Amino acid sequence: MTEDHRSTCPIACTLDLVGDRWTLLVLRDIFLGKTRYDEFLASPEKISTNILADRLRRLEAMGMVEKQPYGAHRKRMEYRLTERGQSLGPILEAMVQWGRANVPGTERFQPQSSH
Amino acid sequence: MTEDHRSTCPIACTLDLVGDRWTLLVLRDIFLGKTRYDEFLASPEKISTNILADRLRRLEAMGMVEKQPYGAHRKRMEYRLTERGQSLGPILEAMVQWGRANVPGTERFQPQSSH
DNA sequence: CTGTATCCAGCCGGATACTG
DNA sequence: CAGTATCCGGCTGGATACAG
Repeated sequence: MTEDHRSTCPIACTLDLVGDRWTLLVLRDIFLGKTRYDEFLASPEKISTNILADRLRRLEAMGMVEKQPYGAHRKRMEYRLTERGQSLGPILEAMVQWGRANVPGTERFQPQSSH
Repeated sequence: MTEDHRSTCPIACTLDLVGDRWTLLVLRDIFLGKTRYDEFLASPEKISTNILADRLRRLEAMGMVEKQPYGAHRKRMEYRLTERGQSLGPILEAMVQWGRANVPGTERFQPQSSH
C-alpha cells in the first residue's frame, strides 16, 4: 500500500500493493459476487466506511476493480473485478487453503452473515 | 497479527496471523535458506532490528519457526521453518507469480544484495 | 443507499543507543 | 554477532456526522 516498492522482490512488491489489513478482504467480497457498498459493509469483519472508500479508490487506481453506474439514474456505482484483479485469485485461494488447514473454525469460504 | 481473528473467514484469519508489512518477508528469507539475524537484516527491504526481533518472536510463538542454538557456546540462535511454517509456501509462491506477472522489474525471486 | 469528510487515539515501525 | 530497549513521529483505521 506504500505506492512505491521497498525492493524488487516480487513478494515485497505484491505486499506493497495489497498487503494491508483490508485490501484483500474487499477483493474477497468482490470475488464472492458482492458489488455494492452496503454489501461490503455487511461483511463480518466490519470495515469502517472511510477505509472501505479508500480501498475501493486505491483498487480502482491500481486497475484491480472497475466502477460502473447502475440503477435508474446511473448515479450508484457497482464494483467488478478487472482481469488484473481476477489474477489475484490464486493468492486468495492459497490463503483459504492455509486458513482452513491451520486455523480451527474456518471451514467455509463464504463468510456467514454476521448477526 | 491481531492475535484473535476478526471473523471465521479463512482469508481473514490468515491475514490476522501473517498479514502485516513484514512477517511474510521474514518467512521468505527463511525459505531462501537464511537462518541468522544478520542475514535477515541484510535483505534489501531493510527491516529494523526491533521489528525483526518482534516478528521472529511471534513466528516462534505461532509455531512457524524454531530457534536452535549454534556455534561454540550455543549462545547464538538460528531459525528454521517448522512444518507449519513450510505450509505457507503456496501463499508466498502465489505472490511470487503475481508479482512477476504484474509488477515491472521483479523478475527474480532471490532478492539481490542491496548495495 | 452510496458515499465523503473530520476527528483523534493507538499502534506500527523507523532510528538509534546499548548489552553480552 | 545477536539481539534488547527506548523514544517518538506518522499513519492506519475506528467512530461518527454529514451529503446527494
